[in-house]
Amino acid sequence: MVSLSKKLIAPILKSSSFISTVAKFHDDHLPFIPFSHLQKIKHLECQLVSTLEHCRSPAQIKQTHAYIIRKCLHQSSYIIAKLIRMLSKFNVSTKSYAASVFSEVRHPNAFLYTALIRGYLVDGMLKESILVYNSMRGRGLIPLSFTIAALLKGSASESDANFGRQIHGESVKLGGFGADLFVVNALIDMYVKCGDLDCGRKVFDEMPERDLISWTTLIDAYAKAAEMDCADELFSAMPVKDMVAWTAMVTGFVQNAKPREALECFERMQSAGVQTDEVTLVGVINACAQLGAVKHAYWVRDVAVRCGFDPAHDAHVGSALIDMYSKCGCLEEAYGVFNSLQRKNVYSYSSMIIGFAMHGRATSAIELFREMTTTTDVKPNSVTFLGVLTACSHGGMVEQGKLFFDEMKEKHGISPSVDHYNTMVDMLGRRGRLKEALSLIKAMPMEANGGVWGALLGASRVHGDASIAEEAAGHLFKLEPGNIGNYILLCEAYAKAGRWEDVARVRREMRAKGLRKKAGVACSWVEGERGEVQVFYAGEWTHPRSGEVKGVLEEVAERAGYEARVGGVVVIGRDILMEEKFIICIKFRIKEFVKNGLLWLLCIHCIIHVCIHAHPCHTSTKAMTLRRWFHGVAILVGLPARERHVGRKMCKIGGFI
DNA sequence: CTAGGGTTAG
Repeated sequence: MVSLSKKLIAPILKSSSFISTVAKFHDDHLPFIPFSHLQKIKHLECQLVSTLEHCRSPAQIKQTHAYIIRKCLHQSSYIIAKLIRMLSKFNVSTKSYAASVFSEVRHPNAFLYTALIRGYLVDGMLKESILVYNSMRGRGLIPLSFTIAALLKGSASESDANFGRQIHGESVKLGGFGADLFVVNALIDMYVKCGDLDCGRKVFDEMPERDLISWTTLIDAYAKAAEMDCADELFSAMPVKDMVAWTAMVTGFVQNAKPREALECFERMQSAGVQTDEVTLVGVINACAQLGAVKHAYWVRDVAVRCGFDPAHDAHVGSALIDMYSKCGCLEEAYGVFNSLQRKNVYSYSSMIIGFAMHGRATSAIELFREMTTTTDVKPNSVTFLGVLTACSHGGMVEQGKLFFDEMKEKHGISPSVDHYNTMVDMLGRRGRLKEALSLIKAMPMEANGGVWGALLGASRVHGDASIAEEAAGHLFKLEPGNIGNYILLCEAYAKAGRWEDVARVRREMRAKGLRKKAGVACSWVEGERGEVQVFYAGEWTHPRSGEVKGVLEEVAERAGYEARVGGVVVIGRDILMEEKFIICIKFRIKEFVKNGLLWLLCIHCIIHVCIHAHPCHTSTKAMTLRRWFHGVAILVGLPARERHVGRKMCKIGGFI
């Protein structure tokens, strides 16, 4: 039962004429009402508003609504506005409930109109809210600053610049809103969310006075538009900087893939004596994930503890940590954080599943997914399935993957995105099921993108199917005319099929288009002596000791008994047997390499080349095995911890890994 | 009654 304070209301209700007075109060022609009754009505209104405020479910609101009608207060704008606000707070459809309650009120005031407008905006129904606004203006009611701000927010979330501009005009015409910070800040927000940064800036520049929100809205907008210089300039000019503003800068750097700047900014923030909260922390953790260095991972964990955040109690921080540890190669640590989480949500599960998939642990990924769907209430989303499908793809589990793909659609009602199709094509392609992959692409409900065709082209190259490679490349040349990788892959597919004239023809086309091969599509990295990260690009030999590494690789390759040089670069075998031989050769000479400090350099180069050239069925697991093997050896030979971990970045060549 | 910063993929 709704707890109305009976003690307070009972005496009012004893008056027999009270209900009829209340009814008259809201009537068109106001009769004379004794002042004492007027006071009582106001009192009852306050009581009901407070009751509504304490409702904890739509059912309780409905109950209170019944009571409101019984007391003849359903004409009170004050009460009905509160009722509508509560309904939208509990996500009750505005159209089905609030609208009909509203229509009963004969003289809605501006507050009630605003409540209905906001209700529609919460439901994402901008058109309906415009109609309500028009009817409000038709009645000659002047909008409140809340009304204007709400409508601007609605235009912002729908990216409807046209309507937003009209509201801007309306606010100017009505006058008096120019100094209202809520309205002007909403204006800035509306313009930047509609993609018109210049207009947002203009509003900001013309403001008579600005507050923290004006500044931060614009800074964040610049950061999201990849204009970090503008964001930085504005931030420096900011007279007082609070935690949110600092955090906007930190996450801005992260979103623009500038992890070093992000960490540097965070350090400045700390020396400025500004508090850190979980949002800041998530940004810092992501910066560390981008650096992929264990050293930073441990540092950020200490920062979190020092700031008083237990990752076990915050799903945001916990999920970011799981992701970071996975990317830094510390799967055990990631799993530790995952297990410690008190409340796991879809992000926690997805991050962990993706972590397993990333490390080639397909079975663990699938088991975790099953645990999630059978023993918890957490609902998987499209990213969760992307993780599961990636795991199947890397593990060569095609049939299993197809089942998951169907389960996603049928059991969970998630329609596959182009990325899901990308993973499916990758999965089939790795196993050489190219025709199946091609017919899947043709059956796609949306246009295939470069990723999808790229996966097919890479698979055709490996499996030597020149005609499917031709078809995929044809699409890619249109979609990514400047991407030389596609030409190279097609050439290799022709070469494998012995079609040398076609190889020559494509080479001529490449030259005619002025396309030149760029180094460094794939890379690997290792943490150096002081925790700094060294990056090694495929086909690039810029490390001071690269000459030595090259010598060793060539020598080992020769011993492994196959042609080691292609265009001056050592190529590790294109089939699995060759790789095995190569790795065995290196294993035999491991002590020697450790002695002269070449071990990790060698490993990096092995991994890069395995990633690029190995058989795609095994690419990911092979690289992973190699990395794990390296880690094991490194411990055995007593390499310092920071030199044990080798990370990897996406390798676009062939679309694999 | 209204406003600014955040979590997962390759």
